[in-house]
Amino acid sequence: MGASLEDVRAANLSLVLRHILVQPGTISRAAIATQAGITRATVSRLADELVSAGLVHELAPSSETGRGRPGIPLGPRPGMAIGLGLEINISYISACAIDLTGEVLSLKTIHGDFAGTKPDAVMADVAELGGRVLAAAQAKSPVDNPLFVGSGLALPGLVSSDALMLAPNLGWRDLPMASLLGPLTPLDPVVVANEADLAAFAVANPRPGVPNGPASFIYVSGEVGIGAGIIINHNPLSGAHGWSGEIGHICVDPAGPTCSCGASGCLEAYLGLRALASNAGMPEGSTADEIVEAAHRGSLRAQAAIADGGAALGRALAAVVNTVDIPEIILGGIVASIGDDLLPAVRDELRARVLQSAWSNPEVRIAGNPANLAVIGAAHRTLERLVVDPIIWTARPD
Amino acid sequence: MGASLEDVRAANLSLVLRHILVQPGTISRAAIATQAGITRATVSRLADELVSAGLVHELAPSSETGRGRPGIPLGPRPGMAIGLGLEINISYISACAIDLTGEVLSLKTIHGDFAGTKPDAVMADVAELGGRVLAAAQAKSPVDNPLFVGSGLALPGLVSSDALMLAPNLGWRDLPMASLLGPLTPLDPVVVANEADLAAFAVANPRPGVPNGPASFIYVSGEVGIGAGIIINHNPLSGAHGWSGEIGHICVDPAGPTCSCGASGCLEAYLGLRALASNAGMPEGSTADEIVEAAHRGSLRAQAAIADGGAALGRALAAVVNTVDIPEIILGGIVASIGDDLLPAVRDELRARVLQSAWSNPEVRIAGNPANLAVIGAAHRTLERLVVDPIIWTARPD
DNA sequence: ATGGTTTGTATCAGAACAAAACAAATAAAA
DNA sequence: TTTTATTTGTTTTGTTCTGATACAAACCAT
Repeated sequence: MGASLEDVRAANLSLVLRHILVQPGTISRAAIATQAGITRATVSRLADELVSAGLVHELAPSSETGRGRPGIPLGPRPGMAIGLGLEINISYISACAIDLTGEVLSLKTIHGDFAGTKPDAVMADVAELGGRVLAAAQAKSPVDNPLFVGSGLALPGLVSSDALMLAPNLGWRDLPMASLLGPLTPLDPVVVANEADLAAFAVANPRPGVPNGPASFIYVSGEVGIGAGIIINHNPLSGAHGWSGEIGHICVDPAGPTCSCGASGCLEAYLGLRALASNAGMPEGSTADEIVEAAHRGSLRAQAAIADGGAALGRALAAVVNTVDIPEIILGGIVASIGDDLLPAVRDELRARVLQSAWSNPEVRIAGNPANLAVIGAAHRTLERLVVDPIIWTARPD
Repeated sequence: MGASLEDVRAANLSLVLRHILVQPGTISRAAIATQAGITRATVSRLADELVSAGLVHELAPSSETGRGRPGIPLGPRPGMAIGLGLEINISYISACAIDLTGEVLSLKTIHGDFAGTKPDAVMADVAELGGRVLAAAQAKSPVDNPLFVGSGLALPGLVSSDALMLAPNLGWRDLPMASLLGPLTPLDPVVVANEADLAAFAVANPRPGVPNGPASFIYVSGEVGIGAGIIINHNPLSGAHGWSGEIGHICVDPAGPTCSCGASGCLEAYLGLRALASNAGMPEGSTADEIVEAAHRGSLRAQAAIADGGAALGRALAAVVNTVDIPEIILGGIVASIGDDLLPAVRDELRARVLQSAWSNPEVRIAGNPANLAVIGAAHRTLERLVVDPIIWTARPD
């Protein structure tokens, strides 16, 4: 479609808001103008618009002394715009509400075993949980009528825009979006995406609208299944249908064990939680921590299982890096808990197999805070919609 | 940077030009207006600008009869804007000149063995060849003073914006762009990219500025080495440094033969031309066609080599598809010549190993016209710069 | 011929940013 | 203490876009 003058204003409004979010409470209109390359006059007009919409407010002048008239620091108004994140995973469902400052206003998790459950019942539970979290957030917010931006739903599976195709470990399949999201209608609009992709989004955007995280990285997430979210130059790589990052079924050894997907030697057949436990000679249902503990206590089988898993992960990641050229890998989920023991094997494989390794060998590190990353990412994603196009929200009826 | 009114005009100018390029010689100002969602008045102004810059011209009214005043068909002016493509490969160097209509005005190739050559000597040869091709194109052009847009250089290796890191089969390494491109200065500005990426670009854009090809696909290219160019939703996936698509070194079997890169079981160790010949029990230097012929004549070793190569390719591509979610694969280069014999094994592996295969099994097909795709893509890429931002070229001194 | 219809252009109004001038608030200097 | 310099935020004016509207041009059908 053709561009119009309104698009210019929308783009600049978003730009101003972004600059405020990046340096909340410390940046003045004039500073935004110089940093963003717009006139002070224009910034002033746009900033006033954000202020009068309530998204941004003026703070008390900082004591920081300087020459000339001191600027008025701008910052996001706490509790004004609320995004809701929802997550369904194998062993829990959870919901969290976050505002534009990035503060988690409310976060609740219900543990349980959701493998093989009925989608509509679980969705109703999630809707109820989300409603409670939203209510708690609104109650906590200092703002009278907070703006509910919408919700994001993280699922462990292949999600396209019109249906959930497959969530193998939940046992869910071929659910049209409309019926799946039915129970969530009070929380509309809902954005649905893969859990690993949203966790990666959270890493890339430590606060809503602030792409301060690493520019390009692979976030590896996993419990029973292994998935990944890929960010390239601050942009999520979602693929043609939104099904990117399914690294759990990369073939690591064609002579390897049969995977639950039917193929042989998938990464998941080495590093998935069930496979890992079985390879370590431990009872089904063992946790990652128990396996690590067994290895540290001297179990040779556990040590071998972890070493094999690390080599498998390294080989799979080498394929990914050769394919999409990414300089950093962040391990999350259960992979993070085993991480320290996996790292040597992973790094060895990467060094040997990545063509670019002599110039830019990918760094591998363990996520600092893997807990709740996916729900948080889901909430950030809904807020991102506001940051990208604040013009919708600034034109409020009054 | 902030958006200004000029950006709106630039965007719309590009949009109008794109619509003209998509339906050359058949589209009128009014049709562009309705299709692009801009006013007739605005389209008229922008189109006139393109006409007065010489990029577009008005054609004779078509005989196609309709109600009301007939529109004036617009089309790109043949021979006006010329982009130059250059390519260095193992067994040839070539250059081609293309105009905005997509017509190849001149194309010359010099065959030879460029493995282990000296970069500066080869670059000088390429510059000379490019100069001759450009001169021939300018002579052939019906326009008095054609616009030279710039050149694009396709290389078989890892190219970043500041250096050619590695071109294994040329034996080139760590060449800073400045010194590499020195001999090409008369052909500035030069865009450098990987050969497979540019071939994929040519497939995605059958004519300059016309993204009419498949929306998302992987183009597999290969001679001695195997590489790929990946397009997602009409956009090239270039990775963090521009080194994406190095699928030749995806591990296909950790117990497999040692590759020239030092690792074991790389795809290239099965499907690279040298590996294929050796596995087929044929003399070094055999061509792909000779190996196929041997297999058809009944050589079991050749048949096995091809089957193994197909399985290896399928396994590697499955990893790629699981990672980046692409619904179509196009085989080019020598892989295209063996293609018919590879397809069954490739498809089997994909069906078994791609998680999404039940919903969207990637189609595999052989490129229709693999010859010269990379040079053509290089030329298209330089012309793309004009199409994306024609404002630079419409503001000519007069 | 005449009317209807579509195209292309000309004119004007509106919207947004840029440039410049100005008022306000502070620190530094006299 | 007063003055000056400096920086901020706002106001005013000018420029440059697109959109809306009106109109002339060119064709078909009656």
